[in-house]
Amino acid sequence: MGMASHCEERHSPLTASILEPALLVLLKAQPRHGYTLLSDLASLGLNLLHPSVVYRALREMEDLEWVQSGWDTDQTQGPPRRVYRLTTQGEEALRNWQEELQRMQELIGRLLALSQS
Amino acid sequence: MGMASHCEERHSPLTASILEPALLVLLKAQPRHGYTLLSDLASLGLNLLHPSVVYRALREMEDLEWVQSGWDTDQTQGPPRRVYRLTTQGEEALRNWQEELQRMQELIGRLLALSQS
DNA sequence: CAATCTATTCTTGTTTTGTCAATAGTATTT
DNA sequence: AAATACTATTGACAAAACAAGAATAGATTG
Repeated sequence: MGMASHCEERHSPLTASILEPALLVLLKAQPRHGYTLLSDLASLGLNLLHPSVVYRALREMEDLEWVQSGWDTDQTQGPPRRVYRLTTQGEEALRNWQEELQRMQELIGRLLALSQS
Repeated sequence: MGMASHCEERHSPLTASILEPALLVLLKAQPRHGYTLLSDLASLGLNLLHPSVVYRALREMEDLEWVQSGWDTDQTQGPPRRVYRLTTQGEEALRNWQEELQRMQELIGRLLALSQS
């Protein structure tokens, strides 16, 4: 799994702003650990994030009780992995984020339309 | 011009991230001063921004030479107004932002699709 | 047992953000 | 004409977020 290259260019603030909902979406599909999320985010197009940014976001979301974590000591190819899964509150947070993302998509659409006229 | 209400609720970081391209788009259409931009942003849906956030963004964009400003002492209903207009470099910055916004729109689309399946 | 890969946390300095106060001119009211 | 309210912008500061790298540590491979 090629986890080599981070941060070659500065990512826009937009990319970072979308990290939280992206994590919620991925965790809704199934529980994962941070290292996996890192590459899942990359395949979504969020490939410029420093690992510590992702881990920090996960810890913050755990403080908010949007996710819960536990240790996975089995089937690991390294040290124990922290496995995150969505909580009920996290599902609600995701629904709020969905509305926010929809508003944002419409706004971006309006901006693009305006900027091309 | 009802400029009353700012910041009743916390705005998401997404909203703030989109401020810069929004200002460029508005200034591409015509030169404006900050106070007008404030209400133009509001009618675009960016209504939760504190005035000083907008003024600061404008000053930063002037440092980058994306916009130029001059004083408008005539036709004012108050103190002199600083009028901003887009520079050639600002137009190029806007083109870069357009691509960024398009990428972001696609990414949000993918997230929304994933989160609803 | 040294090197490498997987996996997460911690630390530190820098940037960005949010908020509030300050300034100041004009318009309106009394 | 003094007081008040509205228009318009700037400055300052604390709090939060971010970037990057170092530190930790288990597993695997040679």
